[in-house]
Amino acid sequence: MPELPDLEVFAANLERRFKNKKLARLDVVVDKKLNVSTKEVKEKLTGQTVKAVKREGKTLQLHFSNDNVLGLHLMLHGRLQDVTETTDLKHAIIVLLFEGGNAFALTDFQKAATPTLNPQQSTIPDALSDQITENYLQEKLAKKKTPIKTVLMDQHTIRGIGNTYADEILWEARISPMSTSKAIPVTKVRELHQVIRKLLKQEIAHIRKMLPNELGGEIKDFLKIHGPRIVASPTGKKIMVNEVGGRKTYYTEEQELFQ
DNA sequence: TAGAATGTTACAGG
DNA sequence: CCCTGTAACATTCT
Repeated sequence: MPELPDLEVFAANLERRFKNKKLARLDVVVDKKLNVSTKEVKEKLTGQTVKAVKREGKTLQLHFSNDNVLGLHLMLHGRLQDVTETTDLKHAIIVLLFEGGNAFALTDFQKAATPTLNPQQSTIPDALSDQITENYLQEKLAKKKTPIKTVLMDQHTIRGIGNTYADEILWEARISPMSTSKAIPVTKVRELHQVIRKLLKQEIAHIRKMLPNELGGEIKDFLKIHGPRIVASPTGKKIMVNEVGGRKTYYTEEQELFQ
């Protein structure tokens, strides 16, 4: 499943492809997670034109001309797929067919990917929003004794960071993922704050180059730490593996443990 | 080939 | 009531 940088690129690619295109047909294949009836989402969106596609946290949002919004959360295994007349579409959740023949689908073999009509706007800041100030981070972390990695991935604190980029960010900031959040000194939190924005933006730029028009694909070329095939950090230190919050966690001894 | 997989949530226990 | 940690979800890929 894509993380924040991938989703940012997919949103841009979706917008480039479908902006000003009219939704000719909407197929809801699995309605288990849909927040409204299939009938309602079809009525609200069919015939409408895409005005914009945005990323919000780990979701994508398609904004339509009548001000309805279709949110898509890919969860753990969801994918966006191109659909043509010959596509053998497996595990489709929802399929959007546009005038002129272009179409794409949200698929998920686990059926966990979630389409939402007019998702409620969140008050929790996105990882790339200006609301994530150093102050915000300092205040949030001071209240948490859970491991820093858990807090970075907590969508109730910061929206958008997942398992992969939590590891990447923490290595870049040289903070151990097992560090007690409230024990991290002010100067280190400042560094963490800067790294979050810088690393995510840099990743978006990398992935944009690799996937200029795609709706899927997993680019791991730029990961420095996270992944079983990486044996050493860029500075040559051995990658260690642990579990934090039930998720595989990669790190090195270069990262200071605060507790 | 058995286990892991880039997420979330329900649930149990403190 | 709040907080935390764990398991489950269903299938594919390695």
